[in-house]
Amino acid sequence: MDDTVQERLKRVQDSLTRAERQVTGVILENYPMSGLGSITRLAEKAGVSSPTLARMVQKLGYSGFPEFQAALREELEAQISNPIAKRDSWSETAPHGHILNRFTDAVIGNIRQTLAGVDPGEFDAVTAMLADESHPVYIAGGRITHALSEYLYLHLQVIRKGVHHIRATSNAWPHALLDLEESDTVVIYDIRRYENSTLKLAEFAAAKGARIVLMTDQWQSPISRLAEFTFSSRIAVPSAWDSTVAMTLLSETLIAAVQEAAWDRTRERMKSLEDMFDAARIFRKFV
Amino acid sequence: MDDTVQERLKRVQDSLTRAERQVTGVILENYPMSGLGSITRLAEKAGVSSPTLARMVQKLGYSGFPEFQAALREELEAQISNPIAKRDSWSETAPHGHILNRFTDAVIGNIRQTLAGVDPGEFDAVTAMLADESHPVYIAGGRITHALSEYLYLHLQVIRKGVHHIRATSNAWPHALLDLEESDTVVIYDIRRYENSTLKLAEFAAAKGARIVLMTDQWQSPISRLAEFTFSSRIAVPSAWDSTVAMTLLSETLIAAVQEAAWDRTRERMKSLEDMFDAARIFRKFV
DNA sequence: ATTGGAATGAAAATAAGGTTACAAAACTGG
DNA sequence: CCAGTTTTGTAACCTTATTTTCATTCCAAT
Repeated sequence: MDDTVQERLKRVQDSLTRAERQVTGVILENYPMSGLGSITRLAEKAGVSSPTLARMVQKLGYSGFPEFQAALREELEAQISNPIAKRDSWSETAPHGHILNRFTDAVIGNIRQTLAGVDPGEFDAVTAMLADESHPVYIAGGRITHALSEYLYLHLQVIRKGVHHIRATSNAWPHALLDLEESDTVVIYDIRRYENSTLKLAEFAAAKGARIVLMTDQWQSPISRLAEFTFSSRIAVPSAWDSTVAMTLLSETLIAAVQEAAWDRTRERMKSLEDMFDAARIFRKFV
Repeated sequence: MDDTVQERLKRVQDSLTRAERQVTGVILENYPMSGLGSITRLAEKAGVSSPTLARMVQKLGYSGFPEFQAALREELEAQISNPIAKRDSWSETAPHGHILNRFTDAVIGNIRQTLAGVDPGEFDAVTAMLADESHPVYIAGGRITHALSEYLYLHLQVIRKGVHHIRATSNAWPHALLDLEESDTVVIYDIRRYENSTLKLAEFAAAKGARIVLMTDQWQSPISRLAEFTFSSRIAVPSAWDSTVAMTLLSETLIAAVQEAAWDRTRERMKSLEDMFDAARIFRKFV
């Protein structure tokens, strides 16, 4: 008993009375939107009384008008939802409800929603800020986000000079910010269970006149009040922890954009780095 | 004042409070469907009280919830009647060829291919290995993957005891492996520009009889010869660098799986950790 | 025409939704 | 750490929506 409202209407069509036929006419005329208002309005529109409508949806097999309406909403949702997010089997070989599929599903949704919330203008502005070598960049992360901030630091350091990494969880961070000047850029990662020390760091930076870029979650760290630019990523997944995948994606995209904007310079720096690696025999020559 | 609800939400985003942000999160998560039920249900879903929601829609410029809902319905109708379903870009507001869309496209492809290549049986086996507290776990990462390995370490440490983190790029790693015994688990991250020191570490671990789990890229690190389990992630993106998003996803999924397998134990450890945090006043109470 | 049965709508009863008032909780700035 | 401010939730209230009851109307068969 989980066919669409439209199908049910079709099925019982022949056994309908005059008033009921008026109703189906109105519903199908603008399906399914017209069914989303109140029962009263729909009844008026069809020129019948509300009790007639209430009886009718029960005939259709719904417990009442609200349930009927919920069914309509569900159909509509299925109809407009993005097909890529609905795919529920990423690993074809894993069982249907396997965590590989459940988790990936959630993460793809997070990515989609995160991207939908990014303002391209802000993104480009931040790209330009990070590409501008005339102002140093400080990158800070908290307990969970330290790893992510280190990742951004590592790459940005190859692209340009004047990049610094701060561990906001350590109370040694004031040392690291000693040289901070007005208009310097500070990128701060802060996701929920927002840490006091990270906030303090942001306040200090703001007081010094630094321009703050905040990478946070959908609930937004309190630092957003101090930040010139705020990017929020979706982090909720079926787990006791949050997911930083969407945030990683945003960070990597930022890296790619900055690299693109500063490619001439970057190429030089990468070359020097390679030479140093070669001299130190860090990598294997082949394989 | 006849812009969409979404636009209004975006405009006031910065001046929103915690509860209100929770609400916008839920609304945007499944926009605009989630707003079509009753105010009560939406409030419950967002974890706030219905008055908060009522006040909020008034802030947005609607006379009350019904008017707000009517606006949503109108938008939905306009969206549905529009035959061109423009769903080919991730950031609707960014130009078609913007790096936000190009990069995300590539990453989604990476995720799909990575998941398709994971053997659920191996995944479950590794989950069990990592959940088994009778054998210590050592986690190592290279230059680029250090951040990722630290992330796995951080979470696994909360889940179980006997987790160690090694920086393969440092030549101090032999110290860290002094206590390594036969049948201990070693998780190694190694992506292209495979590093000599990481290979050496793997060889040492293999010689000691450790069981090696390798997280590598699609071209596979030479360590795969030594590893009992190998997971390869796609990492290529339109950039001079590689993307670790798929690898992050796989790592997080592993964390979630291990946590699920060892939930009783994990809950205890998390509780202790929370108590310590509370005592140290690391986090803010709210917001 | 008359009667029985189904269909319908008016009105009342009930339930749910939405709003307001107020007190508690949390944050802010000293 | 404390007073003042803001935010939030609880409880009571009012409003609207939905369902039930019941009298009326309509229709078909005698």
